[in-house]
Amino acid sequence: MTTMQDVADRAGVSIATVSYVVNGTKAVTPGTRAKIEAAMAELNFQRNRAARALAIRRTQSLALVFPALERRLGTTSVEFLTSAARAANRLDYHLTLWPISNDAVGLTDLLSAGVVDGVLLMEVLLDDPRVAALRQAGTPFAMIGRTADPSGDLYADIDFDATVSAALDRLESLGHRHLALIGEQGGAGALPGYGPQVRTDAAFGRLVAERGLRSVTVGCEQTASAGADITQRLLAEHPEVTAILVRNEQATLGVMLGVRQAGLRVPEDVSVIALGTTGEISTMSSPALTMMQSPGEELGRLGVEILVDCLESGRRTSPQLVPCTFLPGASTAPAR
Amino acid sequence: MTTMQDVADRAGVSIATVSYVVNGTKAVTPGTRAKIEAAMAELNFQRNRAARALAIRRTQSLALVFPALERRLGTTSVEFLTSAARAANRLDYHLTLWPISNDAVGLTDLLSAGVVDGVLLMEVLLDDPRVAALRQAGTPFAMIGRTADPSGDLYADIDFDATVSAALDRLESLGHRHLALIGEQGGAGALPGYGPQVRTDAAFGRLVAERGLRSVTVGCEQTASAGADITQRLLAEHPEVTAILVRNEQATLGVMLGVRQAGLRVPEDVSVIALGTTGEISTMSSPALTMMQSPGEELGRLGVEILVDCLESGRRTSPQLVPCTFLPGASTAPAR
DNA sequence: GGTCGTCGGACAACCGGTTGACGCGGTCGT
DNA sequence: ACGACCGCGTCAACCGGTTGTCCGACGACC
Repeated sequence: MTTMQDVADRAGVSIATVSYVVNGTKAVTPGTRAKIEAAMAELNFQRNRAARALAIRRTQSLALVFPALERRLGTTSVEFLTSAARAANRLDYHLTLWPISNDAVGLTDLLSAGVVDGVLLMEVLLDDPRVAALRQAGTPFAMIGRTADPSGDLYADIDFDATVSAALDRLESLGHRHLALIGEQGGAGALPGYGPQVRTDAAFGRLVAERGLRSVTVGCEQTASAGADITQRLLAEHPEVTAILVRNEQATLGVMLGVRQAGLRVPEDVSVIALGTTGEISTMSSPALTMMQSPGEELGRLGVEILVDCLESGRRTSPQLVPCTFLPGASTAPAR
Repeated sequence: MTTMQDVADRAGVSIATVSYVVNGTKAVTPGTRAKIEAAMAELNFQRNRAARALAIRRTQSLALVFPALERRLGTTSVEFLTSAARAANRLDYHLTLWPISNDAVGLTDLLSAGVVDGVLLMEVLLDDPRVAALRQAGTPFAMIGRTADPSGDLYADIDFDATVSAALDRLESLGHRHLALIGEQGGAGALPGYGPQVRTDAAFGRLVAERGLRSVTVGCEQTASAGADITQRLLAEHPEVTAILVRNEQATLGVMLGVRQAGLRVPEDVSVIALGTTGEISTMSSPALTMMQSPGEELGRLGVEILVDCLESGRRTSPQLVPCTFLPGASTAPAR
C-alpha cells in the first residue's frame, strides 16, 4: 500500500500539498501538480479510505437495509441491488448490505459506529417500525417504496396510479370492459400493509370507476396452483371477464394455466397482463406475458441519488414516482 | 458520537484501559472493568469502525463482486446474497457490493485503497479473468463456484456429481431408464465455459454410462418458448424418453408446457425434474416442480466463512462441495 | 527486611489523510 | 521605497483507536 507520504517524498513536496492535489481543495502550481500526478501514477497511489473517513468524519458508504428472512425477495430485487450498487459506485460511495430482522434492532447502532453515512430502506411497509426508528434517531435515509405518510421523507417508489392507468389504457383500447384484478393474500409472503398491494388496489378501484368499467378483485395465495384454482373459479363465476390483471409474481403463471383449465385460450379468449414483475417472468411463460415491468433498475438508482444528494448538499430532493414500463407480450389480444 | 475518551473520562481511567476492556486484549481488574462497562452502557458507546480500521490495518469488510450487466442474476442469487451478508455480520464483518464489468477493471484497486480485506467472487467462469487478476495481486479471495483448475484457491461450489447422482437415484427408483437432459445454449445469458453447465453435463454423461441408462442431451435457449419447442421435438424424436432433467431456469416451465403440447401428461407420461433452481420456481409451476434445489443459502454462508477464516487465522480451509437438496414436487412419478 | 516478579494501568507513538494557521517570496499600489 | 497583499507551500494538530513500553504497588521468597 502506498501512502501520501510516499508520493510526497517522490515528488519532493509535503504531504499536505499532495492532499490538496488529490482533492482539488486548494490552488497548486501546474509544475508541482504535474510532479505529484506523475508520482501518483508511478506509485499507483490510492488514498486510504479508512484514514480519509476518519479525518472527514464521513465514510462515503451507504447501508442497504433489507429484512433478512421474512419476505422472500423477488427477482426485481436483484436488478434493484445491482443498479443501486452501480449508482453508488459512480458517486464514489460504497453500498453495504445490511440484513436485519424485521424490527429495527441494530438499525440505530449503525450510524453511531460511523459505519455509514445514510441508509437505504427497501421493502418498506405502510407502517414501518424501521422508518420510525430512523426518523427518531435523525439518521439520513431514503426509502424504496414509502410509508402511509411519507411526507418530509426521501423516497422513490412506483407510480401505481400511472401504472394501472397505462395497463387500463391498453386493455380498453383492445376493447376490454370487464376486468379482474388478482392480488396477493395470506400465505407466508404476504405482508399486511404492503404498499404496492394496497396502492395498486386503490388505484385500480378508483380508475375502473372513473372509466366506467366493470371489475372484480380477488386475493390469491402466492403459488401457481392457488392462481390456477382461483382463476378457474373466477371465470366460472364471472364469465363476462375478458381480461385479468395479476399482481402476484408467484401465481401469475398459474393464472394462465387456470384460464386454459377453464377451457379458454390466452390471449384469444382471455387476456392476461402482469403488474410489477420482471421481464424474466415473461420469458418463463408461454405465450410470453404482457406486463407492466417493475422499474427496479431506476428505483435503485434514484434511491441512491436522492440519498447522496441529501448527504452532500443537504438538499432534499422531492420524492420520485416512476411508473412501470409496458413490456409487450403475447398474452393480450382484442376482447372476444 | 461518543468516543473512548468520553468513556475513559466517565470511568476515571485512561483511554488505553477502555480499549483493553473492549477488545479483551489485556487483563483488567474486575472493579475497573465494571466501571468501564457501566460508562459504556450509559453513553451507549460504539467503537468507531474507521478509526479501528486505520489502527489495525484491517477493515473487517468483504467485497462481494458480481458482474454488473452481463448475466442476469437469477433467483438463487438473492438467497445467496442474503445469507452471505448474514454470515458476514455474524462474524462482525461487513459485506460491500462490488459491481464490475466482466473484465477485472477496478478489481485490483480494491485492496490497495484499503476498502476491504478480501473478495468474494460469484458467477465464476471456468477460465475467469478476475481470478487471474486476484491471484496475481495476491488478494485474499474465495469463489462461489470454481475455475477449471481451482487447486490452491478457496471455494464453495455445488457438488454436481452428487446432485446428478441423487436425481438419477430418484428417477431410477421410479423405473426410468431413458432420460433426457436439457441444458443451456446460446442466448444472451449463456456464458461459454459456465461451470455449472459444463460440470452437470460431464456428471450426467459419466453417471448415465456407469448405470447403464440411455440418455439424450440437448441445449436450449433460455426462454419458455424455446423450452417448449425443444421438448416437443425431443419427445417426437425420442418417444422412449420418460424423464427429463432440466438445467435451465428460464426454460423449465416451457419444458412442462412442451410435454403437454406433445399430447403427454406431467408426471403420468413424462417426469420432469429441475436441477439447480430455487424453490420459488417450484411454487410458480403447476403441478409443482420436483427439483434439486440449489443450496444458495449454504454457499453464501460457506463462502464468507471460508474467506474470513483464511483472513483471520491464515488457515486455508479445504474447498467445500455442497449437493443440491431434493425438493419433492408433483412433476415426477413412476415410469409409464 | 530486602529483592525480585507479577500485575494493573497510564503514556505516547503510531495508523494515513485533512485542513486551518502561518511563512516566504514576489508584485502592486501609492 | 515601503508596506499591504496575494499565491503557493509547509507545519502541525487533529480524527478515534491500538499497542509496545514503562512504572508503581504489592506479594512472595530467601
